[in-house]
Amino acid sequence: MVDIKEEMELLRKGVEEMVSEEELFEKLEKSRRKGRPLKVKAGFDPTAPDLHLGHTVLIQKLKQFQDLGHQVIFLIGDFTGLIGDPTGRTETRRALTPQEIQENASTYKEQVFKILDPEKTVVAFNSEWLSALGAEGMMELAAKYTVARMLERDDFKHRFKEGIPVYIHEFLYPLLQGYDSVALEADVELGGTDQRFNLLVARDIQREYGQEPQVVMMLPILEGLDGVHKMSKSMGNYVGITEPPSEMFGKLMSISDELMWRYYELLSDLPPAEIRARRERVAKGELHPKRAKMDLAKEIVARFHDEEAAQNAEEEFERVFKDRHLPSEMPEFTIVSEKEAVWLPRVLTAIRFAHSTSEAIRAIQQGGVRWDGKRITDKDREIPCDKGEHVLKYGKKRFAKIRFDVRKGGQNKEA
RNA sequence: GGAGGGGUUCCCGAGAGGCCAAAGGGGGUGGACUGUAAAUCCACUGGCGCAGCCUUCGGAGGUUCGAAUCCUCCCCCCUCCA
Repeated sequence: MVDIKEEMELLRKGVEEMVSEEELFEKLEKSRRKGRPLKVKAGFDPTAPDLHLGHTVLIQKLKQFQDLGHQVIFLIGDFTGLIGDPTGRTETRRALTPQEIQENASTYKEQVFKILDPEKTVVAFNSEWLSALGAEGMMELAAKYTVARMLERDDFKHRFKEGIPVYIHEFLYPLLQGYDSVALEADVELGGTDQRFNLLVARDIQREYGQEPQVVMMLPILEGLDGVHKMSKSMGNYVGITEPPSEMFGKLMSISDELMWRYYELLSDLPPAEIRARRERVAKGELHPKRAKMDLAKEIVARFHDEEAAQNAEEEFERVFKDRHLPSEMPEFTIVSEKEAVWLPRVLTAIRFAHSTSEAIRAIQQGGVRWDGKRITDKDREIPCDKGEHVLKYGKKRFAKIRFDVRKGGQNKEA
């Protein structure tokens, strides 16, 4: 077993803010003394079961706790999810059906257990105790916090002052999240820095219910591929943890050099000193930024797949983009035609590369389409339906193998 | 409850009877340059076998040869007052 100092050191790594380190130390000590692992909680929204690298910053931290022998509780906010964390955007959420929640939950598990150990992780749903709370329990809970304190939250304060509506149910969200900690008797809660208020309210609520307040660990929010907005599915600037290796690799290679260091910091398992060293070597011109980026991409791909997949992804990347060769694998399509030739835009829409004929025509006219390696800019081009196999390139990175099947009737199908 | 201001294309935002598939910016896509970087530059950015036609300016009607623009009703948002 590691020394308690080392344990602290490890747990502190990558954490943006902690309330408080002293309390964590005490809890760790007590945990050892009594031989009782800490209960470490992190909550997740039930509506977005597609985990991406942004989520993994936090999950990796859970993993560290788990490896140190603590009890990790993966909490699915199926009840609070109905409210939606008040972010100012007033979006009313649709209530999910029990089946949907179950489905989302299993998708979650499938993904989370790429990192966490399923044997050692408790998966909980907060509807379990929140539904049972009832109006009475709700009143009791609501009586433990004041409006003035609620308005300390930046977002609420601002909106209140500006006359932007603040709904009563939004006040309930932090309270309920706090009650989760009471119900679970959490020793530690992990969350993004954007969760600061909610995480801290939970401490007060726990105190009110006679519990020792949880330690709050805030982890940085990972920027998306654009380097500007936080990584999210809706922004489309994410890398999903279930994506195929070459896809992941390609996406990671497209980030800017500056952003690469942020990713190193938040996603890499390398010690901080090593990351700093690499950065300096790049600055001095001793290490090519592309090489540094590839190493990072490989590390991440290897985490969600394996070393071999990561190596292959890199080779594939070089083959396609540096050497301009064809990818080793590309989607294959068979186009069924009744005629001897097919209009090129028709081909592009048939395999769904272009969303519409107009879009296909545009791409062709702008020189974005190659047939068997030759650029075609004539929008009226008819492709003869011969027996051979052809390679179609659309834009920079989309390839397809096309064959034709000339016959009467039938429909286009994917092979 | 009263008074006023608004809802325009993926987003922001101009347009105030025909010259409007609708300025400008953002985003996105394609191209050039590269390290499929970033930055930059150029082009494109509703649909349709496309010199033409069809559908789009909150919704439904109406006026007009012609409506995003004018009229009526409805829905939604905001500001001020109570």
